Order: sequence, then structure tokens, then C-alpha cells
Amino acid sequence: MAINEKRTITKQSVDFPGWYQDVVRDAELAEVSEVRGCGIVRPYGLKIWELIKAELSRQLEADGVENVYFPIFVPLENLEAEKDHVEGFSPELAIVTHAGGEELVNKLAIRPTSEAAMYKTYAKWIQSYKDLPLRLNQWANVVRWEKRPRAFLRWSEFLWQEGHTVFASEEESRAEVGKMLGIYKSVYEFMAIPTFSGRKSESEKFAGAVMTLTAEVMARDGKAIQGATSHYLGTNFAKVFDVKYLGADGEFHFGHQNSWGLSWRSVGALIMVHGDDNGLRLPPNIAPVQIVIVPIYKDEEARKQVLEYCENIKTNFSDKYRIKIDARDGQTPGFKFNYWEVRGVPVRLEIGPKEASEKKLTIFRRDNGKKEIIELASLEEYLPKTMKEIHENLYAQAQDFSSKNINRIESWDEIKDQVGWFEASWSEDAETEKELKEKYGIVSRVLLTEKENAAPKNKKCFISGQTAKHDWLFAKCY
RNA sequence: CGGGGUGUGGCCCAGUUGGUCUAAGGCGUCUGGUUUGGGACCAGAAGAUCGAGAGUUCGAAUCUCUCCACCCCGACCA
Repeated sequence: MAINEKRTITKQSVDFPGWYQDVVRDAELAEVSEVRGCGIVRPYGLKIWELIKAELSRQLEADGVENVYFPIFVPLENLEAEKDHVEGFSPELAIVTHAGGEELVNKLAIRPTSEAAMYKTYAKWIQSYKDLPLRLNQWANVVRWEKRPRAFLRWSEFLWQEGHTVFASEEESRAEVGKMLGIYKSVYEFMAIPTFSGRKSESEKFAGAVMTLTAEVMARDGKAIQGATSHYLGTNFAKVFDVKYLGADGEFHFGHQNSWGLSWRSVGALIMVHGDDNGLRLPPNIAPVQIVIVPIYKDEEARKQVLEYCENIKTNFSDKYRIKIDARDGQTPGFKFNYWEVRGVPVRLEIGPKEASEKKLTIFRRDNGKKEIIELASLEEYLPKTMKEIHENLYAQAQDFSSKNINRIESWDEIKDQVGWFEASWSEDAETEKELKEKYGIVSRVLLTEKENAAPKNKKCFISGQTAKHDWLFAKCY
């Protein structure tokens, strides 16, 4: 490396995880902290999460879900109450053994998720069928001491929302599992990300759940990211925590429960779906800065003219867009162009004396790298149209990439050639999935909802040759 | 937990057959000046218990031992 060579982002094609880390750092989204596996999220990165959060919040509120907050600590005995649940989570628990200067008799777990924290209280709140449905959501941090952390996708501590609902009947409860997943899909669409949604296999479902629905996302290296999940818990937890109600029939019944969550892993998915070799590419909906104006001038006179022109534009559009003027002195336009491109700002306006005196603008689009010059007067019309186009273009690119990287395979021998995802007819036998994972590091990702009631294309399982049940999607994952 | 690697100013790092190392360079920062249409340049300045501890030695960033931390690959991952 030459002494003066500028630092560049690793190319995706060379080292995708390396590229990802470079983008996270160079776009100032986050950095590693001094605590193993925990990240420091910087203002720009957190703002993206907050914009995702705002959209989801809006939808949950519109749907009548109320927010609640429970403690970060969960009595360990509560967590241990549900057998599958504790088996799933105990390896990654952080446990508080000392507090207030003494050893605790009753150890406290830091919540890895809040089923065990909330449902004992739910049992108190629910007495009658009139108390149902109970639909609450919590925005919180949770801790899971994963062996292999990764920025945003798998940090030991992360922010998310977890919804916890109770219904009188299985029917209502199951209906909501799908409904919440639909909301998650729409939040991903808000980020211009297509998702593949449906049911998880028995071994991949949530620990303690009867059934898990997932929205899977394909990263640009062909791996899968679990974007959000929605679980039908049945009466598994209700029986443990005694969540029961007196029905109109005068009998006691256990409540049917769901839980559903989306975390800032979605920010990681966003980076991995839209990012390119120059850094981040953000869809306008969740771009902290949607429009950046770079003023260009040589002398003091031009500076004054150009800045005034820029300020006017900003004033006229700041009620509709998150807009920023990069008026830093001592930074060349070229530097600023690159600076904001790494950060994925969808639209850049370049304004110099030429534009200012001719009442024009040079517009650069981050999604396709194209520049054009337009009249100032047409900006009002141009912006909404362009923002929409950028969103649609990013979505279409992601859609196109995803569909090109899903192959149909019929036999075990074809697996070794797969780089992205593949679809195959599967027996759903746990042993075969284990074999697949051990040999190739590939797992079942999702049984698409539309395939749930369809006969498999091949009657025989691609692994075991036994009777296949459905056509599943398989992939390596983050 | 297995394999690999790295710890040196805020960041990236050179130096590791012991001795002009009184620790080099780049980025960034600060001062002044010239610049500004795709990552500007010149001059000057500040900033370092060389991960920690012990040891060997006349002398340790460099050698020995112990420990610690982090990163990457894998196993794990609702």
C-alpha cells in the first residue's frame, strides 16, 4: 500500500464480511466496544434504527397494540420453568450473581427475551375472557451471550421490540401470528427489502414455541438473514405461568399466546442487501439524511451567492425531507461526495456558481450513480418522483438478486454447487437436517406460506429419499 | 470450546537475529497560508507508561515465562 493511498472499503467480491465491517465503520454506523461482543452504535447508525422503529411503532399503534416495560432482570427460576425454553437459552444467558455488595440467593438472568419475565404478571392481569385479548409490546434491550458476535446481526446486547399477546382461542392466536409477520414484511418493504416468509422447521423454531413464522432476507453474498419472527406459543407458557381465564362457559381455560420480535439486526440486513463497493445505499424512507447539498465555490463572492442559494433550497424543502447542507470549509467537493456516498445518502445536490446563477441544480443519485442537471423550478416535482424511483429501484435490484440466487435442486449431489439459496423437496426429518448442517453448514430457512398447502414437486426427499412433505428453502445463514 | 491472528499516540501501522528507538511513517487533530466541479497542497505544532506482570541482561518494543484483551474462521445462534 502506497503511503498516501486513501483507505478504501474492501470489495464485496473479495471478502464480504470484511466489506461489511468496513462499511459499518466507515459510514460511522457503529464500532466495537471494550466489552466483547457488544457494539457502540453511533448517531448515524442509531438514527437508521430509530426510523425503522418509528415505522413499526406507527403500525403497531394503528393496530391497537400498547407499549409496556418490564425489568431487564428475570428471576432465574422463571426462565427455568419452561423446559424447551431454558434448554434453548441457557447457553447464552448472562447471570447476575452479586448485587448490593453481596451474593444473591436468587440469581437474576439478564433477559434474553421476556416470555419468562412477563407471563407470571400476565397471569395476574388475566382473570376472565373479558380481559382478552391482551396485546402488549415492549421496546427493550436484551442480552444473548452468543459465541460468535457480528455487528448489528448478532451482538451480545441488542435493541428490539417484542410483542407478547394472549388470546382466548387458538384460532385467534394463530391468525395474529400471520398478521404480525405481515407487518414485519411491510416494514422490510419500507426499507426496500423483499422478504421470504413462512414457517420454520421444528429444529429451527423458537425454543418453547409450537410454531414459528419468519421473514427471511437474502444478503448480497447469498446468505440468509432471519429478518423477524412471529411465534405461536400455544399454551406451553400459559401452563407454566398459569395464564388462564374464566370463560363464558364458566370453565377455566389456558390462554393461547404469541410473541413476535424485530431487532436492529434489520439494520445489518439493510447494509447487506443494498450496500455496494462504495459503501451504504439507503432507501429514502430510512435515510437519516435524504438530501445532502454540497456547495462549491472558489472565492468569497461565489461562496456567499452559492450558500444563500443552498439555504433557500433547504428552507423550501426541509418540511418534507431530511436535508443537510455540507458547508464545511477546508473540505473539497470531491471529499464531500465520497463522504456522503459511503453513508448512503440517496440524493445529492451539487451547487456551484454556475447552478446558482442559472437557477439550476446538479443532482446525483446514489442508487444508480447517475448525475443530471435540472431547473430549480422543477425540483418540487422532481424530488418526490425521484425518491419513489430510488426506493423502487433498490427494491427491484434486491428482488432481482434474490430470485436469481435461488435454485431448484433434486438431489444431495447438487448441494455442493450451490452458492445462494436453494429450494428442495424435503421430508422434514430432523436427522436429515442435522446431516445437512454438519456436512455443508446449510439449514432449512423457511417453508414459504404459499407452499404450505402445495404438494412437493418431487415426491422424494432430496436427502433421504423418503417421502417429501413440502418444498423448502435452504441456505447458509448469518 | 477448537484453529489462526493481533496488541506500539484518537485511528491505520513500521520496527521484533537485543544497542544511534532519545520509537519511524500515514490518517486525523491544532496554527498559518494557498486551495475548492470527484477523496487538495505547503510550513509548523501537539499527541506514546510499546496490552499487563515477572524474569534474563551493562542495555528490552525486540529474548523467556505467566496472564489479559480483542479480531478472524469454525462449532453454537430464540
